[in-house]
Amino acid sequence: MDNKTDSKICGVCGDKALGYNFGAVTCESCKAFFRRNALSQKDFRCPFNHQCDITTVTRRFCQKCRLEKCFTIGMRKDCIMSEKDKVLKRQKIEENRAKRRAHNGFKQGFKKIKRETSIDEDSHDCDTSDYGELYSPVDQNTNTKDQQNIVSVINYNELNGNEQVSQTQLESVTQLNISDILNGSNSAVEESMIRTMLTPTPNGSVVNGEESDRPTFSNNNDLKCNNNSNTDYVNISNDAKQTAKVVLEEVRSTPVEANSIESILCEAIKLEFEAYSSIATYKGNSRELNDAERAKLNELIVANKALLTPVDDDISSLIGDDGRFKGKPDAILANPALVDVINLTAVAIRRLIKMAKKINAFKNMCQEDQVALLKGGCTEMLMLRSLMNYDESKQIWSNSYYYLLRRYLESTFPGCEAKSTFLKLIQKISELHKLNEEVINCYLNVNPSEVEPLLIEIFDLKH
Amino acid sequence: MDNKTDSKICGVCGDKALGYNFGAVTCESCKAFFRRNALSQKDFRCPFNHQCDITTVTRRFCQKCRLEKCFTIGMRKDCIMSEKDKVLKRQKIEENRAKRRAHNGFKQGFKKIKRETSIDEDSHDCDTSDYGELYSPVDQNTNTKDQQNIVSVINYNELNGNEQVSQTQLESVTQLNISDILNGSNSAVEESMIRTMLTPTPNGSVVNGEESDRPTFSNNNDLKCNNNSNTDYVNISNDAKQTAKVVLEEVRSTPVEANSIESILCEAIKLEFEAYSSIATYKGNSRELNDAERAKLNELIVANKALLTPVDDDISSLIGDDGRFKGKPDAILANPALVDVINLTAVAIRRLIKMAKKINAFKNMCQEDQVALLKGGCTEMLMLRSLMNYDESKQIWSNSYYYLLRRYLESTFPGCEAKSTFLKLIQKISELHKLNEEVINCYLNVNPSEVEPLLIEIFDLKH
DNA sequence: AACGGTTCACATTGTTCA
DNA sequence: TGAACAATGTGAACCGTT
Ligand SMILES: [Zn+2]
Ligand SMILES: [Zn+2]
Ligand SMILES: [Zn+2]
Ligand SMILES: [Zn+2]
Repeated sequence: MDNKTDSKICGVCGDKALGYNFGAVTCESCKAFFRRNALSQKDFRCPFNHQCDITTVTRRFCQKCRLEKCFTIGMRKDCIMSEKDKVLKRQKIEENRAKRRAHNGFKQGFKKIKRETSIDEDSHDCDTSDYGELYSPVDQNTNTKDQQNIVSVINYNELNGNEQVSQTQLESVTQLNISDILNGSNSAVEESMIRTMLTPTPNGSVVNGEESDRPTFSNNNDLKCNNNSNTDYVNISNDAKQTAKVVLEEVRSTPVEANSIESILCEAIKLEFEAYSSIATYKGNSRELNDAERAKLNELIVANKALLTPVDDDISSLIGDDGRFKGKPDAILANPALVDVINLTAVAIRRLIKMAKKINAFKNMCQEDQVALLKGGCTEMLMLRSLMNYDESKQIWSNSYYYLLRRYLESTFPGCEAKSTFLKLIQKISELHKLNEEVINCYLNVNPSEVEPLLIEIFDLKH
Repeated sequence: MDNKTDSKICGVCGDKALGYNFGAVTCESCKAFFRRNALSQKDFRCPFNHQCDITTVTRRFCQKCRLEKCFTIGMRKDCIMSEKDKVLKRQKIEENRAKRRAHNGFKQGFKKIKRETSIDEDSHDCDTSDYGELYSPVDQNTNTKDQQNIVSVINYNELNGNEQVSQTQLESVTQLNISDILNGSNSAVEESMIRTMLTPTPNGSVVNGEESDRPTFSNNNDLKCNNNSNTDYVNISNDAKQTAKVVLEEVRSTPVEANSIESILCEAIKLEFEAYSSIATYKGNSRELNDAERAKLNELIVANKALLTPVDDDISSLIGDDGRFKGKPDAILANPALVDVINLTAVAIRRLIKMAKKINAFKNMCQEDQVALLKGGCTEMLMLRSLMNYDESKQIWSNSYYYLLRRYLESTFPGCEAKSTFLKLIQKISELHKLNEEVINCYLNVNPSEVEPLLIEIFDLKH
């Protein structure tokens, strides 16, 4: 406020200052101190006689006098953002990030969307409110047609008006093989069925109208752990704030490094991510989903709905009225059960392909790659889906080797590593339980007379 | 040192005291303060005028005056243990822990071992130096025959002289089925083969001679992360100490709680553990393995060696010279490949049973339970073992959905949880890769003419 | 450039445990 | 008596908006 002589010295403690903070010239530490304490209700107590001389050394001793001096030299608590303001600011940052990404990442000709900027709130009366207009998130000099809002591009209105189509498609498609499903044609059997099926259908968009029954990802903070922001918006008890703080702190202490499988995996992910240009500007700071990420997730969710449609029709097309599979002369089937079961998966795979076609990233691949991806991934996806319905209840491995394993890991790895390694192994074990059932099912479909007696007893095969 | 009046008040700050510390009556905090700072060379500087009044409040402000007062009231820095003393003390604690565990844990008649106590060093001259001898880890009043050193009990000399036996056993056993393996008899086919096999063999002990090629668990600290204790023994540079501190800090910040799968799993483990009486004295603080745990692990390692023996003989017994399976009229095998493969596992299961019989916990079960356990667990164990040889290299899931998944989790779960959840899911996915191969193998053994054309193309079945 | 918030590493303290 | 721990506050460095 005054002249330039003391503009370099903190009015509170005398440390070197950089400029005005909350209405007065202060150092960085006093700035932080004021932000942290000016709004809090804690009544500090002076350990001396309320006349503490605040210096760079003594400023830590008496918060009471330090805060008092802050106010004295003109710092104003109304320059501190309210909880609400902070949330808004965070949102804004998110949006801008997304815009910037859209600008850098996606070069193809998406629809141009008008930017709806200016969510200005101007709620606080500090005089720092207008540096601006100079720095728009996307370079102002470039033509506005370069500014694409990817959220809008892949929003629900865009993904519209096709569910009916694909629903009815489904009815007529159940008899087709992969090729047919992928290209929308009805050719019966061909050289490469998959390829034919992969040819795009006239309109390749998606659902609207059922959004409510599945989580979708809008631009809010609800996805974050609900211990801050929206919840304790304005002024909750200090206790609540305190515990919120604690939880946050807890959250913050994510262990970062480990020369374990973890880190290797993470490294792999990072590399993968680097190749993913469209999200490449993510700086790793915010935990919230940005818009590009949300958009992708929404796409997946919508595509996934294809898997939720009733399966009856698909199956009835494969099985005759007598409950046997159509067109199979029973006589020549030495091992009918296994073959039938295997063939059943054809139905599921058809549905998977339909789902895949709703994913943009999939549609944009060349057919070569699409086929390869389907071949490589469909079994795994089917298994994943079957796992989704599993309700684990029994506990076979009744001994305490679980515990022993954990102790061993604890003694070998430091800290977090042990815990996560342990959990990973536990996961593996439960995975095996699952796998076990499937293998036994497989065995059940084999003629017992041909199986080793040992195996018959182990698996209770004679019945 | 004076009378009893001020024996309850800290001579430094006036806080309540518990007793003498380093030669004077002090509170806990001043005791810690003195321990931390009396030996360090940092020259504190009084921010005031060297006449600070030290109270419970002000003691934090001036370390210089606080430390000075410590010395003034008679605290002596030579009462602080040297680095070397500390290391010795730690070792002693370890030993004592082990002894106590041996005392409580194993009630059976192990060999009685003479206690080799008295590693006393008596290096410092404070008069508090010999509470010692009084607090022997095991109650001194109990007879010494109760004091068992489990380490010695299950050490390598004990685990001796039987590998030859089981090795030669193996040769003659390859032709037997489970029952035979488990009971040592040679009866060919019986009602319950498993049961017969489960009858104990004459001598059920274990290996010696190959210890070097597998990790064993001896009573040392090497298993701990090597960033403290032994390393910085006496007086290393403060820098080194600092970084060591940092690493420790890092390690320390293991997140403890989470209402996630993690915690649920942990809870389950804890319950299981509670039922495990022999390790029940573990208090959960030290990361090192105690002796009981080491013993169990050693047992597992030894048992596992049964799985490392050459497999040739086992297999040759099943397959004829022509490479076909023995005793199978090819004509009636409509689906020979699958059956053969399944039968192959019989060999592996035999080996598993041999392994299981080397585990005490298994031997001590009733046959009923042994059979049940084998039935329930053998498939999973086989799969686990097959996974051990897997060398993951290809990367099918080439898109960046890994990354997207991680971001989603980060936005949904707080902190560590996200990371571990993510890793668990990644694990699942790689698990699926594995599973995938197996299923495809299974498909390959089915007559292609009976399989849906769609599946044939997906899995490249025609070849 | 100015100035808000955010993050994080860090130092220190005092308490509890063994 | 030391080890381990949890809690706290601090301040530097940074990010992003205006
Ligand atoms: Zn200042
Ligand atoms: Zn004061
Ligand atoms: Zn004191
Ligand atoms: Zn002083």
